[in-house]
Amino acid sequence: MSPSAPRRVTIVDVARHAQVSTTTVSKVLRNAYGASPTARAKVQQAIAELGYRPSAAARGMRGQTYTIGVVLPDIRNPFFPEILDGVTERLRDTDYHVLLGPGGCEGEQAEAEVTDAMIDRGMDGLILVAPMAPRSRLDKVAGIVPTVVIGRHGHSAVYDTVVDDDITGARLVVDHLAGLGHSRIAHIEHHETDSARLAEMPNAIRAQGYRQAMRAHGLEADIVSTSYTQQGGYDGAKQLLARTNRPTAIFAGADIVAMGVLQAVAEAGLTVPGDISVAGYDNTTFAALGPISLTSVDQAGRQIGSNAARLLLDRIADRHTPSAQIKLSPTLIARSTTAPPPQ
Amino acid sequence: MSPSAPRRVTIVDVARHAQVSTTTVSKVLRNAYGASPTARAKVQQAIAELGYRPSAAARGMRGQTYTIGVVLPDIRNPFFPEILDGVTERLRDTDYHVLLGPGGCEGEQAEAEVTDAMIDRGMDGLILVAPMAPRSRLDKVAGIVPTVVIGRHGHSAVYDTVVDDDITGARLVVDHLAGLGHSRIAHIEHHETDSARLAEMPNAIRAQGYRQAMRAHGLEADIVSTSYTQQGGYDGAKQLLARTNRPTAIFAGADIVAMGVLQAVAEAGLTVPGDISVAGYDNTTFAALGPISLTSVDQAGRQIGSNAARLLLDRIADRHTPSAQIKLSPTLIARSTTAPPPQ
DNA sequence: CTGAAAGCGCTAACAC
DNA sequence: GTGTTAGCGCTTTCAG
Repeated sequence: MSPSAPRRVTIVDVARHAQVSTTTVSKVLRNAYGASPTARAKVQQAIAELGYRPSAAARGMRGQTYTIGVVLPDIRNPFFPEILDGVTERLRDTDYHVLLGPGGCEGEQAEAEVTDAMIDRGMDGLILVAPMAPRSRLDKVAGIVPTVVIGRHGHSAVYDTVVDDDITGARLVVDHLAGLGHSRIAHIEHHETDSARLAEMPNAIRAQGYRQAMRAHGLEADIVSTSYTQQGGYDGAKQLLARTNRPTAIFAGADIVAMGVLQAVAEAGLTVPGDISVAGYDNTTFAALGPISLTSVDQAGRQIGSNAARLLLDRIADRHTPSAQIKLSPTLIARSTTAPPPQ
Repeated sequence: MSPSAPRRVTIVDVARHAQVSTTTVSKVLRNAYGASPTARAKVQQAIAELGYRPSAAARGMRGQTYTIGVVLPDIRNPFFPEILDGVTERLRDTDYHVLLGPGGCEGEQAEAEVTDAMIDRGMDGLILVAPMAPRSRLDKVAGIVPTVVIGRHGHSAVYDTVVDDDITGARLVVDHLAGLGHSRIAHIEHHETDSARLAEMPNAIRAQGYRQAMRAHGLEADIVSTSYTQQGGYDGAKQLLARTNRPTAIFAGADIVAMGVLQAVAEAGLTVPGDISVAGYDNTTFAALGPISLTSVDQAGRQIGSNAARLLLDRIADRHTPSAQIKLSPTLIARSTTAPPPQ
C-alpha cells in the first residue's frame, strides 16, 4: 500500500463521475425525496464504482452521524452483551451503527466522561445501561441528545426507559426458595449510598422486592450489603456463613455475585445445593455452564436492548414524542444450585 | 430543560469571551506552541466558564478526532476486557478516548463492517483484537489509519502487532501435564479452514506448540478439531471420551472450550481431575471461579492492551515509524482440574 | 427534478 | 505572539 493514505473519495467525486450535482448525490445517500430513478441509479453505480463512503465527521457537522452510542457500566458482566445483541439486531437494517463506551465501572466520574465523549462525537442517540448518574444529569444529557435509559426505574419527561420488573424478579426467587422449604433466605445486595438513586436503581428495587416477598411469606429479611461484583458476592457470603445460625439459601442480586458466593461456599467446605442453595439474577451465559448450572432470573436482555433501540429510533425521528416507559417481565430459570434445605 | 437543545458553545464564543482570536483558542486546546501564558490562562478560564467542549466532528474534518477504535471479536469472551483495561489505562492521561465496536463475532463480514464504520467515523487509530480478516485486508486498513493488531502472529510492514507466545503457552500446559505423569494428552483446537490464516491465528499456533511439546516429551499428539466455543469443547470431548483408550488429560485451546469439556466429562459420569485432567487457555475470570477452578494459561491481557496502546500512540505521532512486533510470555496457573492420572 | 452556494466548527497557512 | 481566512465534506436552503 502507499505509505500516505490516498485522498478519500468524496461526494464531489461521485457527483462528477455520475454526471449529477452533489445535491442529488446527497439525496440518494439519505433516501431523501427529490431524485429521479435515473439519477438515483447513476449515483448508486458511481458510489459502487468509486467505493465511496460518506465521512461521518462531515455529516456530523450538519447534524447526523448515523451513530448510536451505548454506555455499559461493566463490560465484564455477561448480562450486558445480551442487551447489546438486542440493540444491534434492531439496528441491523438501518443506516445506524453502534459504538460502545468502555464503561470501566469506575464510578460516576468515568461514566460522565464517557457520556460526554459520546456527545462530543456527535452521537445521534444514546442508550445508557444502568447508569449511576443522578437524575439531574440524565435529564441534562437527554436534553442534548435523544436518550434511552435502561434499568433505571422512575419516569422522566425527556428520556425513555426500559426496565425489567425487578420486584417480580426478586419475588420469583423468594417464592421458589420458600416453595422448596427454605425459611432462612438471605440476600446480597449492591450497597446504595445515594438516597436519590435508592428509588431508581435495579439493585435497590430487587432488595425491596426481596423484602416484600419475604414479608408475604411471613419470613424475616436478612440482607448483606456489598456490591454487584464477584468479590462482593464472596465477601457477602463469608459474612453470612460465619453466622451461628447461617442461612440455608442465598439470593445473590446478580449472577456475578453468585459466582463469588459459590466460591466462598466451596472454600467453607459446604456443598451446593446440599448444604446451601444459591440463586442469581440475570441468567447470564455462565449461569448455564454445566459445572455451574445456576438458578437465576432471566431478564430477556435481547428484548430489553431491542426495545431500547426502537424507542431511540422513534425519538431520533421526532424529539418531541412523549416519553415512554417499558417494563418487561422476568422469568425464573431453576437449575441445580437450588434444592430443599438440609434436614 | 429546554425542549430543543441550546446552540452548542463554539470556539468562536470562547475566543470572544476571552478576548482573543480563534487561533489562540485552538492552540490552547491542542497544547500547541505559540500562545502566551496570559492568553492561555484567559482561554482556559473562558472554556471553564462557558463549559465549552470541542466538537469531534469539526475536528475530524481537519484530521484528528482524538478517538481510538477498538474492535473486539467477541464481547462475551472474558479475556478481552482485560486487554481493554490495559488500553484505557495507557490512554488515561492523554486526550484520547476509546470507543468499542460491537464485534458480535458474526464472522469476517461483520468485522469488516465494524472496521469500516470506525474508519468512516474518523478514528485516529485502530486496535484490532484477534481479527479474522485476511492479511490483504489488514494491510489495507492499516494503510488508511494507524493500526495495531493483537493476537495475530506474522509480521507486517504497515501495522504493529502484539501477541502472546502461544507456542510457549501450549508447551507450559503439556509440560505441566506430562510432569504429573500423563502420557495420553489430547488437544482440542479451533478448526482453521483458511490456509493463509493457518500461520497467523493463535489457535493454529497453539496446536503447533502442542505438537512440538508432545514430540519433545516423546509422546504422540492427539488432536480433535472443533471450534473455540463451549459447544466445540463439548463435541470434542464427546469424541475423545468415546475412544476405547481415552486420554487421561485434555488440553482445551481456550477456557470457553474447557467449559464444554467439563460438561461432557460430567455427563459421562467421570470426575475431574480424578478420572481425567482438563486445562484451558486464557485464564479468564471464570477459570478462577470456585466451582470451576480451571488450570489455565494466563496471557497478561492488561499488558497486551497497554503495549498495543503505546505502539498505536507512537504510530499516530509518526506514521512512518518502522513496524514493531511485541511478543509477551504467558504463565501457567495450575488449579484443581489437573492432577496425576488415575492408576 | 436539479444545481449553485452557504455554512456547520475547527485547524493551519499566512499575514501582521 | 496574535489575528484573518480558506477550506475539510457534507446537508440544505433557494433558484432555476
